[in-house]
Amino acid sequence: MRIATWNVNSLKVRLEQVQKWLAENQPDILCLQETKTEDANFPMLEFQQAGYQVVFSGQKTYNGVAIISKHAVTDVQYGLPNFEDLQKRMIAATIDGMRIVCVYIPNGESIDSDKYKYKLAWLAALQAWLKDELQHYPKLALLGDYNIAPEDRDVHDPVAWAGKVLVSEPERAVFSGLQQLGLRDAYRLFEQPEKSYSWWDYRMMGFRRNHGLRIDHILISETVSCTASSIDKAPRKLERPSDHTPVWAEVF
DNA sequence: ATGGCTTCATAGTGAAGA
Repeated sequence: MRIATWNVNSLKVRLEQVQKWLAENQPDILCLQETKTEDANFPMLEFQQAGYQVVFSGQKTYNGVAIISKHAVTDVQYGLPNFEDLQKRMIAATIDGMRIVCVYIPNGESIDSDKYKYKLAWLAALQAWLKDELQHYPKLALLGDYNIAPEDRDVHDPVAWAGKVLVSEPERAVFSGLQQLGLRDAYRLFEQPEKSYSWWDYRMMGFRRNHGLRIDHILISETVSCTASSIDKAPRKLERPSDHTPVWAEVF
């Protein structure tokens, strides 16, 4: 089963790119973040006509997550049950015997901001909830925009980024904590090119200069097998791209 | 260098992203 994640930075703007990517790559499951679309306006038919089911949790302007699936979707969970949140950042469902958790983890702005505190609180709730969720669903995949670059090799300029949001020690500690729950970074299970990133700044020709970060991840539990994982840079080269590009993994 | 781009929003000295 091919599973994937993509922060599309507005589904309305990127719908055609997503449809094309689905047709060309045929994933079984695609998790989307930053749909920026209210549920009433979600383009459900467009995906259904392509043979996909969709579940989504969105809002106007910001955030918003969705799971697009070729297979039956059951037991949908909207938002973290242990964290009151007006921001639509999590949706989970069971698909083909696997618990699929789609997250848009808060950005955090800067380490001295209230948004950073919110990010760490959100992450603590996610970690606590996942520990419990893994008891109920040993076969689990956590896909999304984590807004965390777990290691220096995931950062184009680790010296410039040192200590900043997205790479700070408390954020990386949570990423390690998730790994201690038995979750493995699918991408790092395989030999990968150096300087591999999933996001590049729109400004200053970030993509062309490969000034990026690897902040979109697929973590899989111990009972999930994985045969391949990669970052597909092709959509980032398109006209009017998202600043993130899809990450996928082949699992069973 | 708090800029630089992009989106959604409103008509802001904009907000937020990463």
